[in-house]
Amino acid sequence: MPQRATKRTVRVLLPLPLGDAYDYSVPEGLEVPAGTFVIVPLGKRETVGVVWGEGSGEVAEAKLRDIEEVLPALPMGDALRRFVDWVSAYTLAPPGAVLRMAMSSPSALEAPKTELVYRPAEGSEGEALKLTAARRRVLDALKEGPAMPIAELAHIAGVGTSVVKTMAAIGLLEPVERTVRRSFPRPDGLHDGPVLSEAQKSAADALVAKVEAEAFSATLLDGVPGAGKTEVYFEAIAAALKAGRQVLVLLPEIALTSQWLKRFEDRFGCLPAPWHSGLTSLERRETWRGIADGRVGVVVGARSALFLPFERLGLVVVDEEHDGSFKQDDGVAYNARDMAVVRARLVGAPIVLASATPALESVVNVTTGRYGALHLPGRHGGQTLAKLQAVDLRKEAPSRGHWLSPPVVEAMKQTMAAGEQTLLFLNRRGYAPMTLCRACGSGIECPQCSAWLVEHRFRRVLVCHHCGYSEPPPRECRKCGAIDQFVACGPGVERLAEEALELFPEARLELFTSDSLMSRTEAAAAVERMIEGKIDILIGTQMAAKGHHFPGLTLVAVVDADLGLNGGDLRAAERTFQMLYQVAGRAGREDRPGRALIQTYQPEHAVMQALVSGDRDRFVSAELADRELAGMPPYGRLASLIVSGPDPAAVDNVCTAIARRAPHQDGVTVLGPSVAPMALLRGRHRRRFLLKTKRDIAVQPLLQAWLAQIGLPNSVRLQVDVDPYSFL
DNA sequence: CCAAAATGATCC
DNA sequence: GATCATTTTGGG
Repeated sequence: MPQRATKRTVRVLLPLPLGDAYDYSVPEGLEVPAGTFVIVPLGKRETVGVVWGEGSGEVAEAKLRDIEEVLPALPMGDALRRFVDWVSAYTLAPPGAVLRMAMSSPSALEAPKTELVYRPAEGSEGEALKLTAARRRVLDALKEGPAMPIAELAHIAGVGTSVVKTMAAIGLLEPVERTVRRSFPRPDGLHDGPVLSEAQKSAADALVAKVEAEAFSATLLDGVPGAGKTEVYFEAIAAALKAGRQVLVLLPEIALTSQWLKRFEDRFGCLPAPWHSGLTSLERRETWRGIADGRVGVVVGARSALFLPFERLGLVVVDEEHDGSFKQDDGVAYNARDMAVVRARLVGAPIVLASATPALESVVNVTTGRYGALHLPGRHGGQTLAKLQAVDLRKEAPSRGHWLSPPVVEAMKQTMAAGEQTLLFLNRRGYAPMTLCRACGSGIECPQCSAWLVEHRFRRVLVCHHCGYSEPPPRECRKCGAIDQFVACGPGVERLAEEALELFPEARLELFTSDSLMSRTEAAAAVERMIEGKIDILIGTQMAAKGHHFPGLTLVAVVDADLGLNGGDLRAAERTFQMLYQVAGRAGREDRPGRALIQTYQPEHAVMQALVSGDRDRFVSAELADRELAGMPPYGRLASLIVSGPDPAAVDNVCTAIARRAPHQDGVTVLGPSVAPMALLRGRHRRRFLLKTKRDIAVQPLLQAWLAQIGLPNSVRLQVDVDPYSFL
């Protein structure tokens, strides 16, 4: 017998952290071009995967197994597959782990449901004899509109379903099978936008030209809060829609507010398709399909929307591009802002990065010419930016056990008297950040993290903000046994609310926090009350600082401006500046400039000076000079390695092995191992290495060569983070 | 001594 | 990520 030709094989990538795609054989007659979603056997079970290319041919024939089934879904496009590979290569995450993010709606791959709809049969008009009044109404109902399912048709025509069935049986109507799909309103971009200022107009024109060029470009759109950046990129969105292209807008999760959606609706006549963690699986499935087949025009979402299967993406917008929440730290560590630029490049579409306080990385990308820049100078509509003032807490100290300084209290009085609103900003949830025993001086710590438990007085629990552990407030000190000797130490938003109510008992006051206590709808309702002026004093964490515009808000007080400055984080100053600048930008309205008071113990600090003088550019260049001197990003590259495990000795062993094999070459520095900032997190002891290189050295090959030599015991985990954002 | 629990290797 | 074979542990 002649030897049979070996079977054709393809590589199939599975959404699992496997290292690489697997080869599978293709059964006779099965069409599996690259991108096809298939079901393949894996060990004892079946898994959905994506055909990634021709087989590697490196797998023994005996080991090969057949592809089982082709799924009836649109194939994953070439650009998205290359994007998955790119992200995997950059972050050093297994390609399958990245693919998993691009397969976030498993049910979208199954065959869509179908239904029977009825339409008038060809040439049935002549059969007037058979047309009773009821039958005529049925045909009238179908005259203008599309075919309809039986229940709907019968209802509209005011007949029973049997009438329709009979008409189908005698050939007056024709049943047709139709797939059931949710319909998506198409934002048209034809609505008149608001009248743009001269500066907005020219920026919008520039962006529209980029969209019309249908080629990759990256543009930083920069302007103070209220300068009208949103309206400007809306024009670019309109241009993309006009060209029949899809648009992806990425926002930090908490900036995706009803206010943003409302503005979109006003401009485009309908809502965009939202994509975030709160969608039901039905919504996910239908949105996914609509994006894949091109029916969805605009998607607005948090970072996970970056991996959606756009059919013909024509524009990407990243709003609040400086925001740290674009960085994902767990699982695949990636920065959605940077990866969005890559995605845009791979599909050949323009990307717009918008911010009032651009990330230093983006500023440098503009000066090196990698990004274009558009600047919106003033505030739109004659608004003036709030006047910022530092309050020196060394001179204007609040009384003991209180946190509002006399100048802030005075300003609140005036604001209340004028019938205007105050925002007290404190980025600390709960009642007090730590609880101390008066007898022995020890604080209450989380049993599985090196962090204090935070008292939430309303809920009557102590909570760890790092792992979620909680316990009821104890009466007895675990260290010394003293009873009822605990004192709350330091301010949280709840405690601040207590103090504000003491000062203004008649004020309508509300808390606005990112607690899980506050659902999406509750938060939206609170925002609504604030906008309607039903709140006098709003006390909030950074939740309150993003994405909202409160017309009656004229006073913002930052209770502890120094909070983010300590701790030796690379980006402490940059982040504090961005956050305080954004918060202060909430104050003020057209006829009345707002005030922002910033309580600090270090008014001479460069961040406070920059805020008060309004000289953002000087701060940015000073900060950049520091970074350049230290060889830190954006001038150098960083990668962090976190080694963690329940047994500190095992962790240290791995660290020794890693340290011993650390690369030695010019322009490469390895720092560590040192105890990671959260030395104990969820019961795992953590050590950290930092790899620092010059800008022109790629860290990925270095890391790969280095870490390939390291064997890990099961209990020890090694997390690689290229371009870490936070060091905590 | 056995059995549950932890660990490690493999999946194409 | 899930599964299975292998090693470790701990209770009697």
